[in-house]
Amino acid sequence: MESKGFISYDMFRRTCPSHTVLEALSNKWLYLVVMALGRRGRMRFSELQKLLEGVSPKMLTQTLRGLERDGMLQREVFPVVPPRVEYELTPLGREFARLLVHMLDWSVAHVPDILAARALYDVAAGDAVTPPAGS
Amino acid sequence: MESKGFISYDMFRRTCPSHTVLEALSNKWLYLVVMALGRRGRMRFSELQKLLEGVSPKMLTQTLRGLERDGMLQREVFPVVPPRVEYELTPLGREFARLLVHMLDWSVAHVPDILAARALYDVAAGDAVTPPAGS
DNA sequence: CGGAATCCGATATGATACTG
DNA sequence: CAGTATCATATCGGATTCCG
Repeated sequence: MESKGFISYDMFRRTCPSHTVLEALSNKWLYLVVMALGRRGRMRFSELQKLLEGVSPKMLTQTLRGLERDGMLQREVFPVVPPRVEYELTPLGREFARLLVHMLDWSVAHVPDILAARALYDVAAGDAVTPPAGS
Repeated sequence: MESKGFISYDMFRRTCPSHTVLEALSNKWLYLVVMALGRRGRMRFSELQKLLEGVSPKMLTQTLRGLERDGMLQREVFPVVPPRVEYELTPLGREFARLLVHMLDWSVAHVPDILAARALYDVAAGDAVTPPAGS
């Protein structure tokens, strides 16, 4: 058998834990929450909700819970009224955030390229289907 | 007004192109295709299908088309019979792949941490709901 | 072989209303 | 304030079938 402590993961296999994790981490809201907390450090539920335009409370809660479950963020409840709950990345979450920042910074930087490519692709596809002249 | 050529994107806004791009790039199959092509360089449809355990032809096609549309990969058709089609990352795609590799390598490396965090979280949640003793 | 087209169920997601 | 509960829908995604 394999010597202990050395596990080989294969993300290409459906049942491999690495695949599952990868699946969990490929999520728009997850990205945005991590980016938000990575920048501002610590935020309340309502602050996140305001920043992430279009999140429903449901999705926000779900995303936050998932990140908490995966050890990426910590949830702190203050026993006051009205309620006050704050979220903050854990060291693990901060590591992830650092990598994510690179990827998303690159993505944002290349938005023009991508939009241009799309435009090109779309007109080409349109041409292929468009009748030669006025039908 | 802003000086020309300097566009400010805000990925937190639903309608911002950067948000759309981010949305498109947060996809499991997309990750796997990019990783696969990033490693092996050039692959046929059937090779990808074999490597990515569980992809339906539909999802694979959809993913490949999306990447092609975004200028991340190039599709090459050989006019032979039986058909032969090969996919390869473009320079843009290769850049993206490099960033993605970092993120996924990190993710895979931390799978144990994440699984451990999950286990902890789940037992804690279970405790909170479990009745004190035999009902 | 490399898809396209179709069908269909599971599930993800969003809007809304409500509560401690 | 910070969620939870509910409902409606959309989209995802898989299986299947067929074609150049």
